[in-house]
Amino acid sequence: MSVTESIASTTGLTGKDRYTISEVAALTGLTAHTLRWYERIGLLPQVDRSHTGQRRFTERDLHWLTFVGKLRLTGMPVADMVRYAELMREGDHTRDERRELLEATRRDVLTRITELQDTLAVLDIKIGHYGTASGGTSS
Amino acid sequence: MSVTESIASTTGLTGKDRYTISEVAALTGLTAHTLRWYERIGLLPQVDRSHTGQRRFTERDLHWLTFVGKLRLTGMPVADMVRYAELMREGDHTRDERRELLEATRRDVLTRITELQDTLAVLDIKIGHYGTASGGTSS
DNA sequence: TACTTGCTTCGAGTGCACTCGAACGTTTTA
DNA sequence: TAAAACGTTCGAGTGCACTCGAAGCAAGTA
Repeated sequence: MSVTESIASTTGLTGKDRYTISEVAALTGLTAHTLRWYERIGLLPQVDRSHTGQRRFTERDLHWLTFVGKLRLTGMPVADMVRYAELMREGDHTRDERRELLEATRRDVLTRITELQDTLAVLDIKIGHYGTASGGTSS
Repeated sequence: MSVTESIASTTGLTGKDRYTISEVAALTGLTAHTLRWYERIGLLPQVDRSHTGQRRFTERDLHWLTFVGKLRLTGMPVADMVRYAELMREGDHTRDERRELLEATRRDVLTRITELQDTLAVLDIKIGHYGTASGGTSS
């Protein structure tokens, strides 16, 4: 639907702010079970509810989930993400700690990128040894 | 000039070729338990033994372990590494498959690097919003 | 009116990669 | 010679991040 399209494009705000759990599941690839679990463990700030108690996710929630998805890719433990989420809920006086946490994460990501580039170099050498069509270069 | 020699010179290894399990554990950071486990599941080609049956690791084993360590960093499943090790044991006729496996891994690594760089960009924006001394440009 | 979707709580199961300990015998080393 | 290191087999435990199912009820939809 248009919902999928708008989020998929640039995660720009569309104005819709009342996504049901199944919509969010479809959008994020997470299961409803996992979404409820995220909320339960505090990884997702309290989600709005309809007047009858059903979850209604906002764009903001979707952005947060996208961010969490990225952090997950870095290998950051869920516990650390929960910590960050908690700090956000605690308000302005936790700004410094939040920034520090993000900066530490940034350093980790940089380290991981370096490790991967290093691995890539080794792979290239090995692949070179197998003599690809381009003719094996030595060493 | 053997391949082993040239590799050794770039990795700081000596010409020693009879490392005990505890030496290898110290060198790699893996436990003796894990090293035996690696051998058991076929992730480590059969290790040489002393005349009394104790393991004697070679430089070659050490290199392999280093390589495995790098692959682990990429998130490659142990099963895939075992597969690659098996192919090496099977001889020359598996060259193509090995190269293909390495190339697929290379593509994965490239993808992961891209994902991490993407995450890094997001982190930089967020950190910028917290107003660091280094002055984030932004949004 | 059906049927689908959602809610809650609870606990168990999964897959991965170790990780550890026991038990007990052999080999190496100080 | 005695302690430390090594060997084997076996099975259980750990930590993480889900993942699933069941039970039973409420709400939304065609």
